[in-house]
Amino acid sequence: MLDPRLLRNNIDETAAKLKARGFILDVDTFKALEEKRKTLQVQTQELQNERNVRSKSIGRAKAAGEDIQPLLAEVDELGAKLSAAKGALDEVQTSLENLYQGIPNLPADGVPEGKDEDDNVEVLTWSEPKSFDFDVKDHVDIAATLDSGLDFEMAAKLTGSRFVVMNGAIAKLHRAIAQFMLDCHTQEHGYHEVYVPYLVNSDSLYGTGQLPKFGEDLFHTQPATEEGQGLSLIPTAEVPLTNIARDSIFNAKDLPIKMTAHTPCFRSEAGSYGRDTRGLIRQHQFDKVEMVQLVLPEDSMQALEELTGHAEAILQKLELPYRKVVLCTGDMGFGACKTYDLEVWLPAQNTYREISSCSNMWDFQARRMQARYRKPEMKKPDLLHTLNGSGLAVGRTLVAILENYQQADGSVKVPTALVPYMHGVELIRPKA
RNA sequence: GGAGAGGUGGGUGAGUGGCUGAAACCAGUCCCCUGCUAAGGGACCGUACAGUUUAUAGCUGUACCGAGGGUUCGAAUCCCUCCCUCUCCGCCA
Repeated sequence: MLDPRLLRNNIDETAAKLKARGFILDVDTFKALEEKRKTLQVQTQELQNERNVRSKSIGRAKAAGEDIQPLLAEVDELGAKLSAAKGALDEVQTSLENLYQGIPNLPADGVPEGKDEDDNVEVLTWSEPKSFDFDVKDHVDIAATLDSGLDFEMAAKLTGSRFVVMNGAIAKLHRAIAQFMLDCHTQEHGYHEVYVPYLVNSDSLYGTGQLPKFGEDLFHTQPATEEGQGLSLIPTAEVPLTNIARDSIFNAKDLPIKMTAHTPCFRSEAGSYGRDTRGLIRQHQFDKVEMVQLVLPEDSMQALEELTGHAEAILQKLELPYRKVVLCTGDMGFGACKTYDLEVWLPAQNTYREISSCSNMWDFQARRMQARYRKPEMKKPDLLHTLNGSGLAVGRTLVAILENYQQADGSVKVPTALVPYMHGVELIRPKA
């Protein structure tokens, strides 16, 4: 959520920034609602004040043994007026609330302006795409020769499309990748390992911004009622990790807080029918190691650089060629003010594909969550900043390894960094 | 799942319809006194929102005692629903 003051005091400038990311703010509607809210709120509060004053005088009169009937008669009308005012105010506030909830974060200064992913700007490339002296296969075909390592037919039988069953060495490699990432972040990058629920309530989803706008991207255990009851499967560990800070006030000296978790992620992928239907690239369920940071506002931009570096470190240790792009205003996620995507080289697709997305959410989530910090000299607590990034998507890392480490004979080399996690296995051979 | 007991400010914990936004104690901040190994006195000490304002200062008001409804002139206090915690029983990995 944006700071309401930005909209009240600087609406034109704010609307211009939102336009840069493709969001058209209905300024007239907002102004009209805001005007109405002001009037009604003042009116309601005045009525409440009157009621409170009179009620107190009734109390005093009663205690003094006086006749309270005349006073009661006086107050009679007040109730009806008050509830009418309250009702009208509620309505306006709900409309305003809905409007606020639907507004994305403002892009940070320096984020390139653009419409969609074609306008993203490459920051760097790391290593060269490998050249192969044989026809490269994609991960689906590679895995097919490795003892049915990836079994999409079985998953379709068990569940449906966009799921996978992994077997044998591939399943183990998948596990090894996640363990390796988690160890790297906890031992080398200073993250605190956390195990979190995979089902969350609607408060948490509001907190990180999935609700109210993006509910259709999630799997819900029951239809979300008006009350928002019913748990939902997490689309990313960002949700539970970040919401740890919800409704909390931290001591500034305890920040930054850096957390990491390995969880499955569940996404309905509504609206992506027909895209990436082959293989592991786009699944309803995939594993991810997530990093989340809670930081002081003045540190968040630097923290984004570091957090992105932590994700890059994984790719570098795995010796996977990648490039880093900064997302343009039009391609950023709802709550982000600046995002770096890391894209790994996939030889079979002859292109870079997203494997990590690292974002500074500024105070956008913190405001929704009321996640704050306090310095000793501060009179009032202030909103902290939240960041999150994949470090990395495990399934896509598996894809990248299979494709980049494939050999002419159909075998797949295990990246050196993963050999200990594979208990010494250096090569995954095709079935005999 | 069954039975019972609870959820109050940073912590402990009073408060069963009106002068309680909330006693007391602890922790914390500031000031004073004293002077020698530790103590005494005093003040302050929740959050959000709105109005006013150059101000996220001050002032005024409103709301908040797990959440949401209800009763009432008036609710932390009474009623209903839900959530959570604890104890016992059942079940279970």
